[in-house]
Amino acid sequence: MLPSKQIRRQTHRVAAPSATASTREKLVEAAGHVFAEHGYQATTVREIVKRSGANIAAVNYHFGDKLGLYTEVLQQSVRAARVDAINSALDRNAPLEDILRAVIGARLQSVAKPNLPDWHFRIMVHELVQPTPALSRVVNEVSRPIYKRLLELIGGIIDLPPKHEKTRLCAHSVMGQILVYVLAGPLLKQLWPELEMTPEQVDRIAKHIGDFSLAYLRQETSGVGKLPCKTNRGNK
Amino acid sequence: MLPSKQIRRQTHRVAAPSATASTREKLVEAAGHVFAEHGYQATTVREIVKRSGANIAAVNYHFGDKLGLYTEVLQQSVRAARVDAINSALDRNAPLEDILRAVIGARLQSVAKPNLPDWHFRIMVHELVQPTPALSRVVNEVSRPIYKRLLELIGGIIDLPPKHEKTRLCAHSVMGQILVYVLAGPLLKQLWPELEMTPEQVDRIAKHIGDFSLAYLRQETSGVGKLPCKTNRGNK
DNA sequence: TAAGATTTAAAACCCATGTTTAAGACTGTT
DNA sequence: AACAGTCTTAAACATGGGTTTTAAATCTTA
Repeated sequence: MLPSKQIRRQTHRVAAPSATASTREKLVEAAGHVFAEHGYQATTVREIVKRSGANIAAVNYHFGDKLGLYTEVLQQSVRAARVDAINSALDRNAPLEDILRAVIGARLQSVAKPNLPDWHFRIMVHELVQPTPALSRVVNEVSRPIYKRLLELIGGIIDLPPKHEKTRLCAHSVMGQILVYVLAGPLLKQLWPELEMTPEQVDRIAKHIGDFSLAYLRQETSGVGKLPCKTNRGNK
Repeated sequence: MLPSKQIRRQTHRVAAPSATASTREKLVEAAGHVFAEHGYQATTVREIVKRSGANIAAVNYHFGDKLGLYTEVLQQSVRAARVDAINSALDRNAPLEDILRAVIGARLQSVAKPNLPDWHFRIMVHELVQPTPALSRVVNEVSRPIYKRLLELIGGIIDLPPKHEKTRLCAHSVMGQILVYVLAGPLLKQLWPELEMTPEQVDRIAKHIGDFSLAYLRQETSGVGKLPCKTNRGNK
């Protein structure tokens, strides 16, 4: 009955002929958007197939079941993921502060243009609030490396080891400031109707987060005299 | 057929006899927890009634439907909400910086002891990621006042009007730093296994967020000489 | 206690949604 | 053309889960 479900998952010719978008590809594309918007639970496969123009049975034929499709979406997210955007920022050979600003900017960009294949992040947010069964593994694969590099970057700025508690707390502070725009977007919009996520506005926000964070990070840079004046005003 | 659904919602004697927990009360209690954990969509009324020990039909009898129950939960959240915790912190007659720290601490507390009737916040988080139909109204009623007061508080610190863009961005920075622990808790736990949300740890985190934020806020305090030294290091 | 209202209980209903089936269409091969 | 794979399609199936019904139980009031 339930052993070896005999899922007809063909050895799909690796990376597709790329000529015309195959049903399989169209499904993943559509699924990415829908999952990102509604999350796993609230998404119906019927909406996905409707959006992709495919037949209802296609998802089962190609991916076994809904969870299979979702897994594939996540994996593609991980693989081709625009972790690149972050990574390229991190790889740049520049002053650490500039790199931090670049990372913030890169991540915040995805808020402005949510059409773009940047549902990756939004899917992760859904995962945070409502983890799905076998997926925390995949999520982990994409989150951990970025987290690690962020720790290194910030550790570099405040001159502490990456795994030091203070380093982590600072990383969380930066992450949090970005997160609030990614996931509280609709709410903020209500609280602050004039808020429009135009590219310029996003830039201003990114700049603010950079300023806000660096104010503390510079202050904590104990040794190096980046700060001409540093009165230890009772922190710790 | 569908007009005037004749929902048998009795004029439930206002605030219940309080003697033995009525079915109605037990339902709201249980629903709060379940909704907070899974969100509206993923929650089944069967799980709620199972947890509350009530019968499946009870939710329909008392609240009309699932959404009615959810609405009631949100409203109770708003009314009795531990907005008090925040408000009492805000009301305190103390230096603004201390108030800010108190607010941060109060909000962060709810993370440490998630058993307590503090699913309020978690429900709101679910609303952020996946707004439900008629509820943004209720959410709005609880969020807006707090947001407003936070703006006033921070505006007071950096000596700018509450609705100034910079004031808002700073408020969002503070909110974000707290949010990340509320909703990314599970993920952070994976990235940083040693992280234990003990009261002491929460205190440390709260202190960090205060330090982190005040570093910038003090720096931005333009006029008042709270800072003996202030080199304008190229912000804006 | 009888009559009426209110509340609870068990079962049934019904639809949305994930999944499967079985037949048809397309493609390449001999 | 005939065959064998691969893919697509329409329809049906099965079940989870919100809702409704109906009757019994409990409480209220006279």
